[in-house]
Amino acid sequence: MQALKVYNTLTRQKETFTPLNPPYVGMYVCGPTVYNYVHLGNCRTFTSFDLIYRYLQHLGYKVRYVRNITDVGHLVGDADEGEDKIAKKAKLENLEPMEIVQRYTLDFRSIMQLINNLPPSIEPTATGHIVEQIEMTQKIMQNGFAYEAKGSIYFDVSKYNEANHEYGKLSGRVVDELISGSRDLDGQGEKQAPEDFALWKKASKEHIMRWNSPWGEGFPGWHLECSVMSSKYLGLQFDIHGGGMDLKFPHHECEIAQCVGANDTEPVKYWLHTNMLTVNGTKMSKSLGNSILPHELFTGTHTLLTQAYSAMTLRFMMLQTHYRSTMDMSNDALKAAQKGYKRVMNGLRIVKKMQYQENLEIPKDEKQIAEIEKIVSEMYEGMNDDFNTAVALAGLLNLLKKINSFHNGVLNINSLDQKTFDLTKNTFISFVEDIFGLREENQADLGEVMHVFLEIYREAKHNKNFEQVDKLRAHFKSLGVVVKDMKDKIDWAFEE
RNA sequence: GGUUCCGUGGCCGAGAGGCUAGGCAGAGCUCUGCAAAAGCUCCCACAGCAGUUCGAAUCUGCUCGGAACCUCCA
Repeated sequence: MQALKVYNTLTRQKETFTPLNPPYVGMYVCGPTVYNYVHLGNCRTFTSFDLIYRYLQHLGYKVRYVRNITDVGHLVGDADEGEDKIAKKAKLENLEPMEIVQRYTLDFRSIMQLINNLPPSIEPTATGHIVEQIEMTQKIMQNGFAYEAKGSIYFDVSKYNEANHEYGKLSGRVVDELISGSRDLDGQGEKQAPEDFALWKKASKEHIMRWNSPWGEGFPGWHLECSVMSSKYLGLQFDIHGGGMDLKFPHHECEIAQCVGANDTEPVKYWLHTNMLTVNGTKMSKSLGNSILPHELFTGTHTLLTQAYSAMTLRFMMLQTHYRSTMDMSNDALKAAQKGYKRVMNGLRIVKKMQYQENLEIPKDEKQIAEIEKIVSEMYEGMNDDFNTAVALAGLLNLLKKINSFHNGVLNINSLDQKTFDLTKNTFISFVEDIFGLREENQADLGEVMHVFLEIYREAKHNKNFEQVDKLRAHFKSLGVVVKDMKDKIDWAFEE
């Protein structure tokens, strides 16, 4: 089996993944700014990294996954001049900023849980690391890459580049072009150059969120927190840094500059960026006003949606798309995902009950064995090729066909050997549950209840009381359960 | 304007020089009291034009169409 390859934004190519200190892997992902509800686009990014986290663990790596909560420093508007997003919302609602933070942090976590994204190992907040942010700012100043202007501290991009560092290398930008590109921006104010960015901002009188610093009362710049928290919990160098593509510039570019500026150490080995979720071909974003919120999806209340879709339907849909491709939201796509998801869950129930007893009388079907082995290796090769869940899922569905065929007797399970049976069962279960993170959404474990009712159903059938049979079936159907009459048994499934 | 990227069957969406992706929808068959489910079969697509090649959806060039970043965004 080929080794895991990941697409590194820094080098613009797929590279073999070799951790700095195996079996440990450090992964940092930029989390949400909690001034509002997360939308489905945000969810996509976190789900993509959840899948990466799960797969790395599946491969046996001990992953420390750090995902921050931004609760200060993220400004509205451009050029380091706007209001703080959290403070603005707090003012608007007449609440403490930390009440805003609490509300949307809780919302965020509950949504992540619904989508079955595993919680990160550490979920640090920016306000919890003010001291470290001040210290890092001081270090950068000591190294000559920052300057003070009226109580604010700015990163000096041209000094940084004069020292042979390349600001812009991650996003493929040339500083000269940046300057011309941003010439029409006003409000550069006290910055020496438009490409410089704030490490620490002096708080104006009205500014609510403020802390003491060597430069007077102020607050940290947005980019600084990630540099501080990633290095604090993962070390000056770590393996993976992730985030949405829209964070490449300026956020991640600034992070690199800050780390190099403070520690003279290149912080990240692999930069991974997820692509955007689109609606009618356009990026979903709060500012464009085209965002769909998770609860709008789950309740079907958004105007673009004709019905409600579950969290697992959403997850399944995401699995069908590679994380570096844009993914378009539509009713048709969601409907297709819903059916696919239910099929997989019905398969999971079947495969869990599937038993095997070695029967040497029955000749082994080498063709089936070879096909199953091929499918399984394709699933792993898909995942190893930069976490291509779409390929892996296609393989899973092919494996499901085999499983269904064994289940309904089209193929004889005893024509497999023990090893292939175990491979089929284990691969299916671990991909569905551990790697893909799909789970049964129908709350009740209907198993035992169904057993009783199916017995009644069976009797009615046996007595050719078809009126009652139809009635029972209609009842089941109204509860979203379909009864399946098979050659030698009766089974049930959730309606697709 | 600069920098990237994309255009795949009715829809969604992988792939990336020769090999059936997959899902949904549609058609047929098997099974069945009738269904449903499941299985099997069919639907052989790669924006257009020109080129490279024995061979191109995949490489090159141009044209058309769309997107992202350059400003807050996952």
